Amino acid sequence: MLSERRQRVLRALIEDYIEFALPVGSRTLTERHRLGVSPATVRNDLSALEDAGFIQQPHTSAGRVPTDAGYRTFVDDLLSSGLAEEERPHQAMIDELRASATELDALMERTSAALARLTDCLSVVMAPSVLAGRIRQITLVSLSPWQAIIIVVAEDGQVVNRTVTFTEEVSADDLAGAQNLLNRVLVGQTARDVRRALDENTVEALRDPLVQLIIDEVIECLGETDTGRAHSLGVSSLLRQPEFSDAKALLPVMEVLEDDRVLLRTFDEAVEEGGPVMVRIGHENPTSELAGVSIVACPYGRGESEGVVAVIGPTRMNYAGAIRAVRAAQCVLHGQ
Amino acid sequence: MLSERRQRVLRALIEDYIEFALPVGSRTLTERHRLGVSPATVRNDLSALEDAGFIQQPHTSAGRVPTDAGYRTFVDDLLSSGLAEEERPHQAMIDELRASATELDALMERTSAALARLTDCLSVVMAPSVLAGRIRQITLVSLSPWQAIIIVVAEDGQVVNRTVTFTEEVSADDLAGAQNLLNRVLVGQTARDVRRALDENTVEALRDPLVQLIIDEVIECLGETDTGRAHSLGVSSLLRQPEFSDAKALLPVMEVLEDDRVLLRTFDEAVEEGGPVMVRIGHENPTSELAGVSIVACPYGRGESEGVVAVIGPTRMNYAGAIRAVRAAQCVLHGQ
DNA sequence: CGTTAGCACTCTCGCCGCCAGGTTGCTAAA
DNA sequence: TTTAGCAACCTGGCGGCGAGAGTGCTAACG
Repeated sequence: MLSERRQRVLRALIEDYIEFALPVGSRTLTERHRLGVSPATVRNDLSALEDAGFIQQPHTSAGRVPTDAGYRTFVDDLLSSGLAEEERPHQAMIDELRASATELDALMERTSAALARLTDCLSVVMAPSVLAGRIRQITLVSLSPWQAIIIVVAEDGQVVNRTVTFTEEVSADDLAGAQNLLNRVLVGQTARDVRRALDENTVEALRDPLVQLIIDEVIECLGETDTGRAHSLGVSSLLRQPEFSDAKALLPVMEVLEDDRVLLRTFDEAVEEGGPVMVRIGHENPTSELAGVSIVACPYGRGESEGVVAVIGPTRMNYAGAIRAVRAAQCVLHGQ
Repeated sequence: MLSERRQRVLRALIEDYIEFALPVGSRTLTERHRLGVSPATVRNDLSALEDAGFIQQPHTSAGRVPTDAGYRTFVDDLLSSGLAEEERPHQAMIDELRASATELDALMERTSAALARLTDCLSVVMAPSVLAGRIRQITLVSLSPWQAIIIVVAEDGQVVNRTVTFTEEVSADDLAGAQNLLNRVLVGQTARDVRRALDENTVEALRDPLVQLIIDEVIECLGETDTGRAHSLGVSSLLRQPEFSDAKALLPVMEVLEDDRVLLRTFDEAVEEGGPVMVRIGHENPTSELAGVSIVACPYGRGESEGVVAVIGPTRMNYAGAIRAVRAAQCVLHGQ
């Protein structure tokens, strides 16, 4: 429905706006791109593109600026064109990050830092859900007769721990017994499995109160890490973007970010959607606080559970670069 | 050297400026505080305070604003007066946070959030150094014949872990043997002890290459968590402060914060100074990037090692409130 | 019919001058 | 030492003005 030239004009306008962060006019467009037509013709095209809702003027007699819808077609083109099959970008960085990895948390943090630097956006890396993963081993460490640490190692190598307080003294032998029992029963199960087994109350061994207490903690602890383990870096990158030169623009974004819940929901969608990358542009985001930013998110799998790596920036972000960078980060985190 | 009234004037000015964030003039001062003298007298006092370097005018014919030196005397007064012995503030919050604690990381995060909310500043909570703490237990979990997870539980209950890759296959038996050996030799030691023992090469058992490899990782892993485990929250609180309404003001602060190293040094000083609270005001900070902010930091001990809890805000921050809040956070984290 | 050139129109932005408000420093008096 | 009065000073907001940039319209051209 859009003539080939008009698509080219739209694309050129968006590229220029992404680069210079200023409204783009017909003359600039003909000067910077080989469109082969005069500014007057471009003016007609711009007018049509505005009618179609892809661009708008901040005010009469200013250049045009892309709308969310404009970015959307731009990004769709990007995704459906060669970009998806492109050879792996940033390979050197990927290798370096992977080599530096000795622990998931550290790797997540470094990847997040690299991503922020690469894209000039804020980056978020969330750990894979431990809830979905299988349990490899459980260790109980006594702190005192009334307290112990539960350490759960998941199949994919994640380690989570939690301190539990008993209502009565528990001897070292009892603790060792509980540990053996727990390992016998829980290893190879997911937290969901365990929850179900508990509810059905079928497993004889699980009736022991001490064991039940510990299992409760194990489950809660696995669940907690679902929401708890995220690394985010790059607020300073965001501050450098002209759209956030005013604190009022950044405030709602930071509030959402520090709250977590909204972001989690968005990321869950990213996982469920299942595509290689999810791009949410401005008002496509679930809350109005995020109406001014775009999110490029990408699930990465570690075994059966999935984490998410994402960047958040102004809607004027460099989508091509962001998508490439996020996919590189996915590579880093995907293999173990 | 400063007359009693002039001290009162200085104090009143600072309190007003902290509250309203606007330069304070002689008239406002006499209206809002019972100074018992006329604006003209206060003008003389203000002039003297300016000569002494405690206050300054943003420009002729504006009110006065405190200098870093002004805040310094204000804070010194605060610390030397009753505030130090005051009954514990925020007791309810302390209890609630403590009760919600099941894991150090979660407790740190929640405490940080509470602190940010309470003070309208950015808050940072750093985990105690694991390097200084004694090792309680070491667990090795095999991931594959070439990989294992090392889990170290410190005396104070902190758990850190790390994945190690072997150059050749390691059987389950070998791993179990190494684990026994490590526990026999390392439990009760600090990472520093272990390092020394390794260097002196005195302990026969430590000559085994597999064990050495693992010990190296253990030490590195303990060291890494020294710099790695910090929680910070409250950028949004900072954004609400008028001094950070412009992104340019916040940018250097965020850069330092995301870099870590500068902050670490400052915090080390807080620990070494040994007082109950360290207050760094504006230019007292070690780097120029932090010249516009104040830091209220406070070490908290968990066993032998020490962590730091701090808030960072504009020099115009509510010092009394910040100090109270930080000490409350100290209470939360101090007990286990 | 699509494209182009010319032109009048509109709007923002920066600059300037102006006025009002608030604060100071000085001087003289209590 | 404190106070009252007064002139001087500076910022901040408001309105007007001109420059610059971009548009939309109209008419001509292939």
